[in-house]
Amino acid sequence: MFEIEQKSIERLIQSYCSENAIPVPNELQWNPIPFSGDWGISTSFFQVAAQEARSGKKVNVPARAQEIAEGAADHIGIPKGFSRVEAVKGYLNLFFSSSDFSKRVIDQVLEDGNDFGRGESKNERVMVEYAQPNTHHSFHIGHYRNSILGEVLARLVEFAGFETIRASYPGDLGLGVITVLWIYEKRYKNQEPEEIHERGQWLLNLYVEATNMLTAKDDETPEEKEQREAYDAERREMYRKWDAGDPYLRELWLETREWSMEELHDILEMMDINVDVWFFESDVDEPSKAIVEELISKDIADDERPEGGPVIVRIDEKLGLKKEKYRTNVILRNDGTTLYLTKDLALAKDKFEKFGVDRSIYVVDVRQSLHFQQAFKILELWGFEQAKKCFHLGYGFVSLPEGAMSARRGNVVLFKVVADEAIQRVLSEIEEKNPEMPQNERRDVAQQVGLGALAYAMLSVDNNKDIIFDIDEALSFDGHTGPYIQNAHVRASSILRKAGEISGEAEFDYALLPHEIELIEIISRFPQVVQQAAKEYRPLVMANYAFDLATAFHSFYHVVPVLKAETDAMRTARIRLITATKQTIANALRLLAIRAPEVM
RNA sequence: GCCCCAGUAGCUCAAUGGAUAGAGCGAAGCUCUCCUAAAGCUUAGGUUGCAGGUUCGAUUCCUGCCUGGGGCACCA
Repeated sequence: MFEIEQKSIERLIQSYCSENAIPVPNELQWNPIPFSGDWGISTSFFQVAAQEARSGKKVNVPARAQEIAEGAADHIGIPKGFSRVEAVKGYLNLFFSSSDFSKRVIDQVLEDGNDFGRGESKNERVMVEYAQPNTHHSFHIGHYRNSILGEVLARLVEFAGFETIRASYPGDLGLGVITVLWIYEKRYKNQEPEEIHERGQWLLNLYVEATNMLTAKDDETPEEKEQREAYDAERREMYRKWDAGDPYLRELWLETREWSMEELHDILEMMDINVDVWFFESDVDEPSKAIVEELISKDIADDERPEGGPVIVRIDEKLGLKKEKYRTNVILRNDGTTLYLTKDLALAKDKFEKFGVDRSIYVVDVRQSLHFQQAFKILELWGFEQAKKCFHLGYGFVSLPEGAMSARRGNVVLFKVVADEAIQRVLSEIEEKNPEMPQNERRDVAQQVGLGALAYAMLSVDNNKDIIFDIDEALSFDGHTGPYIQNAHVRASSILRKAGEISGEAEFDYALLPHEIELIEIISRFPQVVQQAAKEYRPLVMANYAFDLATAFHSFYHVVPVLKAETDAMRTARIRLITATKQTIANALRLLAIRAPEVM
């Protein structure tokens, strides 16, 4: 928030350097002063000193850095808006005059409100692709990690200033889907439950049962083998008929697919996710064949069909690389059917051409990172400039304490089950801690807090790390958790309710306590945290910030009296500070797709 | 064989070239006649996997090794 001050000080430093024959730094790194209670900005002169050393002068770098820092400090004096300037260990520290800056920060937050921290428009369109489970299954906790990461990323880039399109690309075809269709048709037709989640879970059970029927057992008897092979033949036949467009099977497929979509829509609604564009895999399958010929004619792909082979892209060779890196990939099977890569290439082309996307982000688990590197390189060879700005946000997969989740074996933790459990646990917490809360509010608060805990458990771990999902850990409400942050918001709200009317003006011209300064300093950092999180595509940056902000507020809360402040002027200023804190927490939580309750 | 990711306190994780490596959980203790104790405050806990290198400065960058996970053309 203090770019103007930084720039003018930078110019002073540069003029000092050039006047004294010191290498002029073209860009200075400014950081907050890292000591709590001290509020200001700092920069260092090690690089300048090291540059002198390299140019032949005999200098001791740390000592020389300190010398320059001292000189610069003298040259700068005490700029307007600052209270103190010091040179320490090669660093130049400039301490804000807290009353001016505090007022400016708080006024800015309250003026901008929900838009506090929003970045300038970047005139660029981003598409984020996420929330894409396969159909004919139920939504498990791994899908949840994907969805929450994608949504938060979308909110971050949008708030940072990008025009943002949310896209989902559900897999609605393939052998897994046909397997469900096969057993449904054979054994369970019209026996599906009514309730959408029950029905989704029921479909998953069918899949598990079918997989059992179709998988060879170790001690298989000849009769069992015969039976299994007969089943498999039925399934293959069904796949063939489906592929040929058999009307009965197509109808059945659409109907069952819709059940999965209904469940997905309900979950996305719970998560407050609004997908703008749906790309079904089945919709891009046929059109994607067209791009194969184009890639052959552009000499990107090699057609080996005349020799009975597939159509391939030798990526390393086309790029002129000697060492193997991107390897070779098939884009059309020798039977003329497409692959995952083919469809992703066709889809990317559509994103660029039909949707005008400048940068495309894929939230897909990390096992597919080679696939995306290959896809991006092929798009580059194809001539799409946007390919350079494509990004695969890979994330580690979610497993259970007893091992990997496996839909085919049925050992998955379903999102709905965890969400229901979360709500129950919060309800009993409310019963214990806030028994005077009216019954009719409890359910809504419990959902906000329960889902907040779950979301934060996913977001507070860097996306490239695997998560071993432990329900008790994920639904913890103490410490480094979503409810901890929500609770800060609730406490702020509570004070504000009791404060009554809020005056429009406040001066921070009294001696601010370290806890107040710390809190204001963290609030002032929010806009740049938004930019950093968006630039690095890292929800974790915002998750950490929200926790730091809540921590600063909780500490403040215990030490600093607000409603009973010494003077009316201090009371007014602190109420205004709390209003700004509440707003910033709310904005940060909103970016994390976590609700900010008034009570809990 | 090649490539990618991880290795930091007992456990789960932060810290992407800067000042004193920080949180949470767990452990010991303290704080509700006081704005919501889902909180705050003490204390204890570290050779940042190992060995080199670059740098004024390395958890961070480079090289090699060890351990664990993942991936390598007709699955998605």
